[in-house]
Amino acid sequence: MKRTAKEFDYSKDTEELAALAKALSHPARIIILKHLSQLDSCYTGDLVDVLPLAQATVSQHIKELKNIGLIDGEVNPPKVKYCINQKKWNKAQKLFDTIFEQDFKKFKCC
Amino acid sequence: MKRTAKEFDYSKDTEELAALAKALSHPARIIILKHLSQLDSCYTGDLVDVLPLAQATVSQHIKELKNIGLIDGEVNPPKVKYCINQKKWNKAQKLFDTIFEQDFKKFKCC
DNA sequence: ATTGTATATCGCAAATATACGATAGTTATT
DNA sequence: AATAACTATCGTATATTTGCGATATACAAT
Repeated sequence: MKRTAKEFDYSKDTEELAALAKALSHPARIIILKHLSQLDSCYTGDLVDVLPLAQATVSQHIKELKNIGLIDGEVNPPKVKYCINQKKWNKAQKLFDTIFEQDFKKFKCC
Repeated sequence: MKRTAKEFDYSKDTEELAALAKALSHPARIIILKHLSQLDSCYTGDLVDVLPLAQATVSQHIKELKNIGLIDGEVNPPKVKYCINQKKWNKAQKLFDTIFEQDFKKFKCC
């Protein structure tokens, strides 16, 4: 984490894409996102049953997804409804596209 | 990492997507991939100049990308040519698509 | 043979991430 | 008021990631 004399900043988009990728970098969070993106809403309670993890751990993963903005939570105890944040979701889609849309017309090597 | 009594396996695709996302979860690795995907080949030497990191650290990031299979290295000391592995790249593109292709026709909440 | 150029690996330190049990909080139901 | 159902947070242990300097290695050019 230490910065050397070599001063440098990554671009905003690069930072955001890296952060989004980190959010997707755990199987549990992928499952959570898949569930939420396939329904119109979802309860965390269900998710604990679907995942091989303790409730506290699932809650933590949900918190990370909330922090990055990929999901919103509507608190209504004893239940909390979570949904995909469509705006952030679309932004994520766009950012991943900018990386993967290369079609390698030019590639000759390897 | 400990597994409780709650036995469970994530699907192959979920595991692979998570692993690919982890590979993209650092700005330096995104920059490396962007460089490689925009050229037909690239030398690590260039990359060290472009990144705010020591040579050892860049080499480590490259190793991670190699391990996951996103890039190939053609060893030819004192230079090593790296390229995108197109097969894995296309697989990655497909896997990310399966997550993000949702268009939220059904969404009403949030 | 020595120097220059470029990369890989080792060993270590510091920071993050992952997971869980225990506990607290909130509302609905009895 | 007590219980049930469900989630969040705290504290803690362990594992992984990140970063760097030092060193080893390989070839090209002098």
